[in-house]
Amino acid sequence: MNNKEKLRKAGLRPTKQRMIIADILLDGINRHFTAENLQNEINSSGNSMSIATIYNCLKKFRNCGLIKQVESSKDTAIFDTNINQHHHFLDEETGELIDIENDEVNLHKLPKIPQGYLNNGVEVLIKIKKQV
Amino acid sequence: MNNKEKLRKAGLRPTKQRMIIADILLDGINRHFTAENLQNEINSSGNSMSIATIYNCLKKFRNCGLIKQVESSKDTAIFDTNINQHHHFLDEETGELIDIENDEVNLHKLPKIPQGYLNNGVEVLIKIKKQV
DNA sequence: AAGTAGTTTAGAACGATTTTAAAGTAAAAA
DNA sequence: TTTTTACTTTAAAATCGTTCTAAACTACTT
Repeated sequence: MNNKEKLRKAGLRPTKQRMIIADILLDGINRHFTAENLQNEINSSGNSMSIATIYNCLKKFRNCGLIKQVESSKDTAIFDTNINQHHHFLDEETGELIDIENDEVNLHKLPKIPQGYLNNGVEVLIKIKKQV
Repeated sequence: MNNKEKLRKAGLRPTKQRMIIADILLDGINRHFTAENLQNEINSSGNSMSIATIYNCLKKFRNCGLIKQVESSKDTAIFDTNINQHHHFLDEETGELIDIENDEVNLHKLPKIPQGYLNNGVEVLIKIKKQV
């Protein structure tokens, strides 16, 4: 399926701007990035786009499940092109994130989900720090 | 150990402002809060404090391990008085956090920590959403 | 071809947090 | 004790990521 079809299937109009972003992000390679990182990539690809459009796009893509947003208390939002359930190592000093595939973690026992709620995804974060 | 001793032990000068905050936070009750929540509590207790001091204090307390900061991609930093390793349910709609005690989760298998790094704490986040 | 609903944009606005620099205070030294 | 020193607090300004505004634009429908 090409990117235009992917956008349509997600219920998004395939505008010029969304196609530029889709061409960068939806290439099957897993990566973590910020809005600013993406703007730099867009610029490097010979295009340009308002930062407001980039934020709009990322929000739409995230809400449609085309990308994910990582849970992290950094000051800048970090997005992830890997939309499968998976986990992360986080170096709190540098903010660097490293993927952990889902099958590398085995959650033997999970608590009961609170009454009236549904499980909407489990994320394991292993904080790491450089050895001294 | 009283709060003045706790601050000294943590390497922090027990100033008037830090004592006010310690008296609110270090009472053994687990809670999640933002800088603004804390300022409201300070005001309710008949005291007042510059927001800059509150941020300074929270950063120091966090760096000393007197409190923790929760990993969450909310726009506002959330702190936690429960400094033991534990986990959270997160309602992404409302931002509500619910504690999960460490023994309610059983991590049967963990990935190898990357070369040159040390494990610095594991956090499990279970995202939940309201049933419709 | 015309209409309409959704999209993009620059720039302003916003909200959380940090910085600045001056005044204040706790602890150490004399 | 007094003095000195280093650390802390503060209000206000600055910063930074993100969202809003409203006007121009564009994809899709009729």
